[in-house]
Amino acid sequence: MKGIRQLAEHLDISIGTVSRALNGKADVNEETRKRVLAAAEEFGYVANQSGRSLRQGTTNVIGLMIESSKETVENSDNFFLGVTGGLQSVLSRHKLDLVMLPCPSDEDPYEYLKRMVARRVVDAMIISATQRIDKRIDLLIKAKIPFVALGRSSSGGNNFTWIDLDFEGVATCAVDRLVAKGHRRIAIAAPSGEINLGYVFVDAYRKALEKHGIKYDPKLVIRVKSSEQGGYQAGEELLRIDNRPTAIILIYELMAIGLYRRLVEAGVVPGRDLAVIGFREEPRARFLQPTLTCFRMSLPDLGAALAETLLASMPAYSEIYRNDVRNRIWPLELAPGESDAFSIRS
Amino acid sequence: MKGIRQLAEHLDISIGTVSRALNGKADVNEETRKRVLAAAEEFGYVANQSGRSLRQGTTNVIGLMIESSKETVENSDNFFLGVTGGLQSVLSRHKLDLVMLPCPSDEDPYEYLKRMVARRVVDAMIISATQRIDKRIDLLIKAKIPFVALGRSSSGGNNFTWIDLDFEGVATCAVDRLVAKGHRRIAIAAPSGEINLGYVFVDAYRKALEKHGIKYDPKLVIRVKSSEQGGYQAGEELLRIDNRPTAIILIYELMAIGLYRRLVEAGVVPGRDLAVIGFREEPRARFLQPTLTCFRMSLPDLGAALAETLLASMPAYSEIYRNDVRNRIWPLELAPGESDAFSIRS
DNA sequence: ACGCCTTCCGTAAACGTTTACGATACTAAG
DNA sequence: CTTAGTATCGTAAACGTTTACGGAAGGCGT
Repeated sequence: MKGIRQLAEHLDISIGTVSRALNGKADVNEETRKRVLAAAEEFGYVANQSGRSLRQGTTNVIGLMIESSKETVENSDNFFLGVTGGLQSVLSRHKLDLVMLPCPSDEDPYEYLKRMVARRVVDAMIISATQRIDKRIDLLIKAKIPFVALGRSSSGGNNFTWIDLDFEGVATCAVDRLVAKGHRRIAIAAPSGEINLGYVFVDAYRKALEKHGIKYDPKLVIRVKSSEQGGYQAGEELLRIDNRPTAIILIYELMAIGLYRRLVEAGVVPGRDLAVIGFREEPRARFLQPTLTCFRMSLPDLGAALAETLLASMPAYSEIYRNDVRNRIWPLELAPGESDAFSIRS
Repeated sequence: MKGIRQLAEHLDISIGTVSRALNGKADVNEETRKRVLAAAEEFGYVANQSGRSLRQGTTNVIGLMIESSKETVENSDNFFLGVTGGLQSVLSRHKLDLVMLPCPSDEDPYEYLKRMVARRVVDAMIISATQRIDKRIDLLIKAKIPFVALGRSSSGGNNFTWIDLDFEGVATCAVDRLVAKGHRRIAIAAPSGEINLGYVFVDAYRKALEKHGIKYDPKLVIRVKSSEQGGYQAGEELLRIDNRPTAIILIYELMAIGLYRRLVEAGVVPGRDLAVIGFREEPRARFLQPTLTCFRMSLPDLGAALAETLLASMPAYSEIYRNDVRNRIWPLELAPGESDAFSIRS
């Protein structure tokens, strides 16, 4: 079956009517519609997306831009695969399809996105791994492409929609928990303050400490990469701190693997000599002993929230989802383990 | 900038010439071409993909179909993200873009693919996780969509292109290695024989045993899922076998986590009381102690091979890549660890 | 008989490209 | 001067849809 034209002349109906019948328009006889639908099914006819897109100016495709750099591949779990499930469950209700757009590691994400946008291959975008300054956001605003960002940014003049993890809540909860167990010297391992996460998390950590009357000590902020190596390095630096901290908060659970390794080398037993709390559950670290206390979330739920927020910002769907708040702080749930189970005797 | 028409009238050149200039056709004055290119750059013009696709009947997009079921999310690493790097490095040379098409968990992969194909949103496909009987293959053949399958299948009448991992080589190498260390009772943990991997791997294992004059014992084939739980269950069953095997081959390294756990519970020390060899390196299991002996491969290289094989089967590129063999057995490299380091005294 | 409304359907334009074809101007060969 | 060839460009059709518009037919009230 070539196209709608062949289908029409087989049915001896005009092509306009066939199109209307297939698209559920009102002014078509119910019996005619049934005939058309039956014939379409029989011949396996599905509308050519290019023709439709050209005419309608819409592709019915939503893009999820992800990074496929070597570093990302090695230092992230299948986070996005987990998110797509929730995304699709919402998008499919509106006959929207999802494609993942992996930005090649040797291409600038901005240039890549620009290409994708200019080609008009997607109606809307979800971007992730936002930077504190992220040109992609300005680009999407200028091009009037609806989008939602997974992660805050100071670009775009607060004039876009985002969902971000509740770093404040997590940092506060982690500090509260450790303080309640008697810890006073609490270290934190985080990436550079240039990337948004590194800045926001440490800031929340500082506030949480001060709430308990504990003086913020910059020496306890260990700046390392969010990787296994970063964790090892964090352990290295931790062991060198005078008056060694009794607890550490990791900004990414994957770090715990390297951290544990360094600690064991030094004869320091995690969970007994040092309390460890991890952030953002990561499958690879789930099997460490003692088990990690960490914060987790439902990936599909996050995906569904992203989809709803995105749809709310698309004109065609905004009336359905208009009640959704624009920006959301996504809560995480505490998953207690043994790594911070002991208390400090005061 | 709307389209090529506006660009043309701004340059006071016909739209046809602009198109030819942009697409690098021969019959256009070099100076005119420079003007056009400069103007396009200035206004950020990029051809609308829908219009181009409609006219040319080609989208310049390659689809990589993946599964996003809950089971896949939990039991696989970011294998595909690793593969995309190599895919793109080849595809981008031909100005082809890659999109990942995650099949929703509640949709039949066959129906999903059918929709994608009918919509003509991709020129060619890479499908993965092929089944022994896989209707998708027949569909793609019938629709004359070029594709390459990651994994063999008995569908399609051997009339399609695939790349598959070298299960035979791996099984043989693993058995050889264990036998050389004196092992005679070697178990294997694999999924059901209905899925291709389960069948092929165990078959190769049997042949390798027989080569060494060791009788194949069905009792030593433990059929479990390729997951952590499957590994735990494998441990369970292993411990129940009379005259306990001294070694086990795991079809997926992730199983090792569960296996180790069960062994430790029973006081059996992996790497000392039981030799373990894993297949297909999996990040989550890399941190086990004792370290696992396993087989690994370069994901980007595999991606590049997939891309080249795919291009060879696309008419527009077949002359460039025609020398590529159609079907390939992808070799894996042995990565020795401590889990099979000990020898059996005979 | 007339006008009006409703239901259903056909006609044709439009979306943004690419490309086959022909036209023009110029050059070179005879 | 004629002819053929070359370089460059414009024209217009085509790709497969959707949809605004109008027309035909029938019903219904006056």
